[in-house]
Amino acid sequence: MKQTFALVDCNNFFVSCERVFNPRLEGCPVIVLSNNDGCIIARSNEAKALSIPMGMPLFKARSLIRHYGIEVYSSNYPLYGDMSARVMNALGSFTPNMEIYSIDEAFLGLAGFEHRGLNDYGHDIRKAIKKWTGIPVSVGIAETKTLAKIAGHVAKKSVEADGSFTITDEATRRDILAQTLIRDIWGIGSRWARMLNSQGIETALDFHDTPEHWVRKHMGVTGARTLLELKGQPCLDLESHPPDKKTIRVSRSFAKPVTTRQALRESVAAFAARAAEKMRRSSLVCSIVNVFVVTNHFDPQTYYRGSASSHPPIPTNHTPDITRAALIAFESVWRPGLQFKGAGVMMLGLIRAENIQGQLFFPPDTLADARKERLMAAFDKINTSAGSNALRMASVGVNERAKSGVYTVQKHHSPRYTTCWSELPIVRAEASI
DNA sequence: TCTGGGGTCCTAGGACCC
DNA sequence: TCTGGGGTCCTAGGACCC
Repeated sequence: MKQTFALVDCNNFFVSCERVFNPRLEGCPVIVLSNNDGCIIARSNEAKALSIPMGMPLFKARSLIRHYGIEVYSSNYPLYGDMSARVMNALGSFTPNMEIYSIDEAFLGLAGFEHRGLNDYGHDIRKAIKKWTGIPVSVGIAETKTLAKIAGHVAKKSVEADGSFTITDEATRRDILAQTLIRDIWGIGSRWARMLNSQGIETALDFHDTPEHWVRKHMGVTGARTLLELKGQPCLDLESHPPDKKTIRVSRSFAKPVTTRQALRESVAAFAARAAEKMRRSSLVCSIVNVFVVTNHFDPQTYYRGSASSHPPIPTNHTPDITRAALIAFESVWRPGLQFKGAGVMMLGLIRAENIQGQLFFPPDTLADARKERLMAAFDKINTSAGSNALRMASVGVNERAKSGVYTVQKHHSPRYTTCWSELPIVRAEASI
């Protein structure tokens, strides 16, 4: 059967989340910053129009911000995560087949919905999501995911499309591809774009008309798949049930360089605890714990990256075991006298907790294992209700800074409107006489 | 001068995504 | 002075196996 995919993409998602609770921001240039208020990671259309690029470091944008009175927000992930869940929930009512692709995007399987008029359905979705959640979205519909992405672009940019665009026939497809730059094709990043441009391939249509064997040779199977998808031949399926993660990572850049062994060790312990929590939430255990520490990579002269792994005796997601493994690895990467700018832990060799293999030399101690499990369940429960990090391992340290995550600076934070009782928005009714 | 023919697993690096 | 935090897949090369 012919496939049909819709890509639903939230417009300027983080900015839109801020606007839902702060309508004053409507029509103003707004930007949202990365962790530590380092880079610009989301921009409203007004900010884009002032040519503020994605990823620009805040300090480089200061004068623009002052000059145009741009509104600046630190990222508020509890809010964005909750708003995302609302949007995804609402989308679920439009089709049984859906893949949540990222915090602000989902693919919908719309095969069999043709009788409703696909583009009208796109508009219905758009209106409903705006009404139910306050978040504006665009909808792109086509025979493959890659084409749906391009249709989504058109939906967002074109005034006539008004938020929903469908690529129906061959002629429309060629027409749209001719207007799409290489760089704007999903799956083609800056490196390949440069390589293709150097071959005189400028638009998506040029690429579409490139011989498959050439693409296969220079861009591998990944490039060849993108090519076929552009031709309307689906190579990427809808993944309704996301496969288990293969790695879990927790890492941060530090607002100020960390120079003491104690402080760096405490961050690593904090990351390890957070990673163990993430594993428990997905019922995964890991067999390799990797720790890395880095100095400032913008200074190649002094750049240092240390990375080491340690294997817990049996795969686990028990915080004390993970922390222990992480701290063993930490010992081999620590170097005195350096200015550390970031660190992280990676959980590798993830498997589902119920699939742990028996060990010849470590026979299972079911009683002890059950106790560990109950301990962690209690641990998670307390941290859920009392605030994350309320309960923590001593190795994380007892300073206040350890409680709130590690050394983050967030000067422009909006309230956690939807996930924290004390920060709920307050509606004041005014009586008119 | 001559040096098998497969396989698997792991790691590092390069590309991509949001 | 100040530069995010996650993920994925593919490929090549080396170690090791029979």
